[in-house]
Amino acid sequence: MSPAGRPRAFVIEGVLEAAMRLFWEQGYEATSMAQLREATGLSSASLYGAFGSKQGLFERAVEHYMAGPGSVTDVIGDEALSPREAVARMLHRSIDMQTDTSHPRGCLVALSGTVRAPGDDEAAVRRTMAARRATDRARIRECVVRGVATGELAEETDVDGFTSMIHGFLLGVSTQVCDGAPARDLHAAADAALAAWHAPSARTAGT
Amino acid sequence: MSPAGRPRAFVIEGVLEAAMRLFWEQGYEATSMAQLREATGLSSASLYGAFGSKQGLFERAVEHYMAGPGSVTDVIGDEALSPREAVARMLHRSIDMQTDTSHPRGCLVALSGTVRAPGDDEAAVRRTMAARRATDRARIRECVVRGVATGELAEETDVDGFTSMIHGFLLGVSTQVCDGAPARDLHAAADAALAAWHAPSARTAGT
DNA sequence: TCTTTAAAGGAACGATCAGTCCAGTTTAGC
DNA sequence: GCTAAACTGGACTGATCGTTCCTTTAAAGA
Repeated sequence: MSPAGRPRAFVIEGVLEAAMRLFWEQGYEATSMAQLREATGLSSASLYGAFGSKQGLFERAVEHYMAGPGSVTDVIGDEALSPREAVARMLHRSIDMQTDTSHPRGCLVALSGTVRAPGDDEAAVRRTMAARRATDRARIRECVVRGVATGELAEETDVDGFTSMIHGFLLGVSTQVCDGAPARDLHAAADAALAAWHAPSARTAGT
Repeated sequence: MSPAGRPRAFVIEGVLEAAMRLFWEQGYEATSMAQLREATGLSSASLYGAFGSKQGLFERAVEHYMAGPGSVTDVIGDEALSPREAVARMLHRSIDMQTDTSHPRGCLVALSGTVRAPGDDEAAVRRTMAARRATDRARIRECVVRGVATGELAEETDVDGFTSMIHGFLLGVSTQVCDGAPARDLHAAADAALAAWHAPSARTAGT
C-alpha cells in the first residue's frame, strides 16, 4: 500500500492552496514557476515531481478551487429549490465569494483562458477553462428549462437567450469585481437580472 | 512645419491596425514584440522610435480600436434616442461587432487587464483598461438615470444596481463570444436583460 | 550639392522563462 | 544495519522576453 522510499515532506493541499491563490490573482501566464516556488517553499524538482508541469499544477489548482471557493455555485444543482431560487442563490453566493477580501477577487474560472494565446499549453488551458464555463452554463440552462416547466417562466421564453443573459451577467461580475465594484451594487444587479423571472408563488402580473 | 530629416516610410494607421488585431486576439502579455515586428514588418528601432515602448504601442492600439470597432458603443451617448433605445442599440451593436468574423472575437477593452499581474507596465495597462471600462459604465448609468427621469424605469429603481446588471452582461458577452456562443443567443439575451426596462410608450404595469 | 536629421536594419543586451538533471538525504521494507 | 526508492535543494539549460545601440540609408532645407 505505502509506496516504498522517502515520503514527501509537504502537504499537497497546502501547495495547491498557495498555487491557487497565485493563479487566481495573476492568471496562468503571468504566474511564473519562480513565484510558485517561493509561495510554496518547494523546489522545481519537487513541483515537477508532484505535478509534472506548470499546466498540470494549474489544473490541480483549479480542481482545488472548484472544491473550495468555486463550490459556491453548486447550489444551482439543488433540485429541492425552485429553479428561480436556485439561480438566485447561485448568483448571490458567487458575488459574496468573489468580493470576499480574504482571497483574490473575482472568479478564477471566469477570468482564465478567455483570450487565445499562442503556445500549446496556453491553448490547452483555454480549452479546459472554456469547458468548465460550459458546464456552468449547462447547469443554468437546466434551471431555465425547469423554470419554464414549472411555469415560473413564460412558455415562449427563449431558453438559450435567457440562459445567456444569466451566464453573461455572472461572467461579467468577475470583471466588475476586479475593477472594484461594490458588493451591494452587484447584489442589486443580480436581483435586476432576475426581475423577469417571477417567484413561484408570485402573481403573474402587477405588484 | 514639416519636420526635417528623413520621413517615416510606414503609415502609422496600418501599424496600429496590425498591432490592434494582435493584442485583441492574444492579449497584452501574450503578444511579444517579435510577433509585432513580424506583423507590422517593422524593426525594433522603428517601433520604439514611433511608440516608445510596448505599453505605448498598446495604448495607441487601444485608441485605434476605440476609433474603429470599439466605436459601436457610442450610440449610447445619442440623446436623440430614448434611454432604453440607446442602451438596446449599444448592446446589439456590440454583440454584432464582437461576433463579426472579420476580426478577432470579443471586446478588447472588456478582456484586457482584468487580472492583476506583477510588473510596472502590467499594472499601468490594467489601470488604463479599468478606466475605459469605468467610462462605459458611467455612460450606461447616465442612460439609466435618464430612464428613471423619463419614467421608463420605476422611480424606486436601484440605479447602480441596474447599471451593474447591464454593464455586467455586456462584459460577460466578451467571454461568451470567446467561448463560441452564437450571436442569436446573445441578441436574445440582450432583449431578456432589457425586459424589465419598459419601452417609453409602454404601460406602467401588466401586459 | 552639401549638411542636417531621423528612419531603417539588425545584432546584441541582461533578465527571465519553463523545465531538467545531478548529488545528497531520508525513509520503508527486509 | 542494509538496500532500494523517492524526495530535496540548487545549479543549469536553451529559448525567449522587452529593450537598446550602432551603423547605414534616405530625404528635407540651405
